[in-house]
Amino acid sequence: MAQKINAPRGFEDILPDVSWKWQVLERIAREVAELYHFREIRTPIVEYTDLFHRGVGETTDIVTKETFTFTDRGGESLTLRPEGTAGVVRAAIENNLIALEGSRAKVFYIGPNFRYERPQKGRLRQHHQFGVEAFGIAEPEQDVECIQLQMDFYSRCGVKDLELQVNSLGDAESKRRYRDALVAFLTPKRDQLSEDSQRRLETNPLRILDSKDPRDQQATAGAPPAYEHLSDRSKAHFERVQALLSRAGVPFRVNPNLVRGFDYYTETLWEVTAGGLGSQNALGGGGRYDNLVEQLGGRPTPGVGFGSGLERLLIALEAQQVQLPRTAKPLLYLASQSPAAREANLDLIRQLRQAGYACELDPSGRSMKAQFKQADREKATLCLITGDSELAEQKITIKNLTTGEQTTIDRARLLDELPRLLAGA
RNA sequence: GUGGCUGUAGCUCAGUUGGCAGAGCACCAGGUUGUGGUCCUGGGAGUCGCGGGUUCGAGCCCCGUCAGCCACCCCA
Repeated sequence: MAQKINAPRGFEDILPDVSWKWQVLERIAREVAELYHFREIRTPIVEYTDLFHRGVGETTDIVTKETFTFTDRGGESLTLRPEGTAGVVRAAIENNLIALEGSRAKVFYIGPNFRYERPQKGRLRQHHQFGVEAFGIAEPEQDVECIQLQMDFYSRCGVKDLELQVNSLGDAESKRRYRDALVAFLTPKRDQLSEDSQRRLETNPLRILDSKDPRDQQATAGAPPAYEHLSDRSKAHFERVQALLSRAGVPFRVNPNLVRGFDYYTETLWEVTAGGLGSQNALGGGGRYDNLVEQLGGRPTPGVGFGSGLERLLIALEAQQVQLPRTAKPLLYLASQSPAAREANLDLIRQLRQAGYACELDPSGRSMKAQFKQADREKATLCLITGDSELAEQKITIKNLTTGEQTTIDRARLLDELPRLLAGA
């Protein structure tokens, strides 16, 4: 045999035994999105590299060291999208979804993202997200609608042990003030910080807050909280978000150390964690990004949205032993005793499929026993048996594989009888 | 990018002091020349991740390398 080739590191096949779960999650996602009146958008998985530099941020780790970037044959630098928002914003601007003052657009997407990282539990180089983006409304009601949609999605999937954490960094001005205050607080303690955080003090000081290193946690204890630096407007916004969540009965916890990895976030931030996920326990997160559209060349338009990892959701569901609702058409298995019977079944299976029944037969001439074993393994509902005696009399025997009961009827009557036979199965 | 652990049949794994490559499950066939999910019998299946070294002899020891997993980092 020739040398075998594996999938690239961190890239996974979704095999038939689990792809049905993906279909269920995607169906639930689409249903929930429709209930909240978000419509689907599909954007390319490749964008010009500059989009992510300007959108996600020059200082973020995701952009500086985790992108799949390559030069195409025309010399253009392209990047596989590491997240969903930047591409959606680009598409919304380019296609004039938010061109007019007061424009509102609510979209959702389901698709893959790519980040060049070391794989571990809940972290792949290609992962899939369900996400939504709402443009045009700056009010806290829009933040909360997104959060509710996200929580609704999880509860319809059956995940338990959820925690919603929220925080606010305020508008650009508040965020800058807070950043400066934090740097001022931490600089004298620089030596007590981890090596990573000493670097972050220059590049991205806010991230020191959610470091897992005990040295950093000690050093940041007593640091000035973000809300002390919020403008009156930002403070009012965040308070209103909390009030709306409480009124909607959505449990949440304010985590003043919650920071997220993209530069574009302003005002509200949130993250949802679930049990059973291991170290990478964030199921999804989001926030408001009121300056992003303008930064990417659009008319100034507020926006808010979230992204939610589907692999992580599946891990959590698995760990929590949640059964997803499996919906599949009942399978009819056509067993043939002889080559002549198989010929007749080739005609029959065509008619059955045309009539909308899911059917299978084995053309390889194996024994009836082997065919029944197959039918059982494929979880067929009925086995339609054509032996030489049935063939001679133009009949067919139907065996219910659950009860074991079987009856013989005229072949011509099969299509009429099937609904009744399946209803009893 | 850093660290720890693990690589043996399709899957889960055993393999003693270095001495013939194994089990269970799965698969195929037969028992039952027309009937599955139980049972019995038999069968196919392996470059022991890869490369080198030590040795009469390596799955086992040594060096290197690749891959997977988990954690750091980062985040979904």
